[in-house]
Amino acid sequence: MSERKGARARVTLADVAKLACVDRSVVSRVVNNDDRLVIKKETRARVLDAIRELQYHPNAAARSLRTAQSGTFGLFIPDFANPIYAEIIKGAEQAAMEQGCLLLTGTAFEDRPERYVEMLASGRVEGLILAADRLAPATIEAMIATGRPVVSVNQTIPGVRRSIVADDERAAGIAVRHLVELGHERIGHIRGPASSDTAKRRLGGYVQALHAAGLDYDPDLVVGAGYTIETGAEAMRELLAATDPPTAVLVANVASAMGALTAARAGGVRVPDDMSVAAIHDIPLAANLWPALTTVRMPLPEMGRAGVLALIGEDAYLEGNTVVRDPTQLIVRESTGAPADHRTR
Amino acid sequence: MSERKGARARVTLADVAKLACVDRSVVSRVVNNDDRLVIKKETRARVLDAIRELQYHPNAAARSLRTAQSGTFGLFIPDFANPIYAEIIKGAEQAAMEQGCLLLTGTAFEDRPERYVEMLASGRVEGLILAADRLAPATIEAMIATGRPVVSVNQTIPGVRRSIVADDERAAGIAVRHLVELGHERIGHIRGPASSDTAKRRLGGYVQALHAAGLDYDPDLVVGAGYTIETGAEAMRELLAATDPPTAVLVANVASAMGALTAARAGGVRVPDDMSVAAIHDIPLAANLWPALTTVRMPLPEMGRAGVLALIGEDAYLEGNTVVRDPTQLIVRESTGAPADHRTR
DNA sequence: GTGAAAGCGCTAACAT
DNA sequence: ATGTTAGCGCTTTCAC
Repeated sequence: MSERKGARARVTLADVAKLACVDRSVVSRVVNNDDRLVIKKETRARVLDAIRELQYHPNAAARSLRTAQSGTFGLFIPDFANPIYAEIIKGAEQAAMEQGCLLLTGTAFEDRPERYVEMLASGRVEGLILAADRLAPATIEAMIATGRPVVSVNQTIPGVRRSIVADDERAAGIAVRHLVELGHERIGHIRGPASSDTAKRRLGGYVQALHAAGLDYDPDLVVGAGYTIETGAEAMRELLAATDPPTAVLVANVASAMGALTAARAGGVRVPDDMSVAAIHDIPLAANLWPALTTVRMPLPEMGRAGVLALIGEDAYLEGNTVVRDPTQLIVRESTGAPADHRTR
Repeated sequence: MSERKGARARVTLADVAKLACVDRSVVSRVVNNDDRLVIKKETRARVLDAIRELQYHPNAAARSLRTAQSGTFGLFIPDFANPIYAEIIKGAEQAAMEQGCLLLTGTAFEDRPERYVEMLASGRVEGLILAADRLAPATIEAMIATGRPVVSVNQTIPGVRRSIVADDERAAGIAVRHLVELGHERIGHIRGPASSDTAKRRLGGYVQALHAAGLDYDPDLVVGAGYTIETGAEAMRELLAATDPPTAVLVANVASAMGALTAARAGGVRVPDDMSVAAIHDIPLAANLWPALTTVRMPLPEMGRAGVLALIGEDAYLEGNTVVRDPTQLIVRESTGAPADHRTR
């Protein structure tokens, strides 16, 4: 089409070769630091000078076509507004950078799963990290048929062979133990969506920790089904409406904890005086809520990084489920305290 | 290298052509919906069947190489953890999707600006949307020399010809007017970084609105230099340490407003009773802080969308600075109220 | 030490 | 209504 003004005509290998008076293949080998290339120092210098002078940049498409590698991985997440993904992205970008690869991060194609297949099959990406929702078996089958690696992160996806998850069970247990140690005996749980195995594991850890502490598990104290501000608020309202509300609650993630805090406030419930609140995931936000949120720090960047390493075939992430265990660590802030009947007033 | 088990050998145009008993060029034209192609209904059906049967997906690299188009735009932001970017990304992704393009969102290459040039020059992306920091003139020159479009979003970058910004001046003015109407006469401003023209415009709007209200502009009431939780907290502490603190403050963005609220609380200052706080940018978070933050909603997704449209050459975004004006709208919540001396106590 | 040549998979102008 | 053809810019094996 129209030549943009100021646009130098595309510089190719051939141009560099001509200027440096060598063959294109030599330039290619210099550009790619081919070890097996034996070349006179001065010839190499001539080539490098030519590259600099012409501002040569190898054409990505041509290189991709030839090598059948795009040097790009895809990372798809449900929602950029959820701050936990910022952490996962950070770790994944870092790892990709170290590998000399590009990371293409985007919002999950909720109602266009065929686009994942297309990205793999067309060679646009060499592999996919999915932090997103469940996918239809047919889609997964098609992805696998491309022969390119796919890994899920922060959750398992039925049918996807490899996944990277955190130790959700232990995280929930740590939080519950903290509440128990403060003296709480009625501890509720605002849980994540029914479809999420991560939410299930957190629930499992909660139940187990209750038992370990010799406390009864009361299904009425487990409410909610989501990871958003709204679901958290709604769940807290439900909890407060109960005849005998818990004195402490473990919330499955920070977003819903925000909603829960807001709902508690709206209901005239003081945190932590009337009710303690702890949540899973530690992010900068948590320290700036009111009251500052007690959390369990999870290995979010580490999971992102592991996702990339799994794609490039690191031994540690070969098959099946990998649990990234560190850090899984309690961060005590102001939203948890002893129950009212334990305090001297 | 190693053939992955289960990896069907790559299916190419030629395979489809052979199965459908037509020439490759015909398949290509069918795939691309070439209007000028006249083809028998049954032939087309045969081709489409073959495509489906073989699960053919065009090779992106080959297509890119041939057409010199990658169908990809880049969007680079300073920090995924800053929730305003989630909104910008949303708008940009949406627009890219509508154009049938892919959006490659990533963290700005702070100390590797040459990678922007490389991405453009190598053809990996067809254009760049930069929501990031200032760049060295040499980098900008090199980017422009590639002949590919570059546009800055949410701020101007000296040397980058086109930019999409919000009406920051008006937004600041709206907030100040709100505070004035509540009865405030000493209104402070926690400003953004000195290097940001967006921060400068907000400051300008603040000063202008003070004048319009017949209030004196007191430079001592303008503090801070950043957009983060920490800078906001630090600025609020400075304000509170003054001999005569303001009764209201406009904070330049939500992140620093969070820090400011935390610092106010730590200093025993009640919001809004002792001090009103308003901030620029409305995001879901704002309603879940305590107190819920009064904000000015800004056209964040709209700016993202405009960035993409500018790249594909929409008339409306041809050259220079484009101001996206709507919405710029006051959202009153709980963090602002009448000053203490106006209330009946 | 350096060059020649084939071809990755696709598109589009041109032929038939 | 469909086929022929000439590359796009690069890598890599093999030859000298």
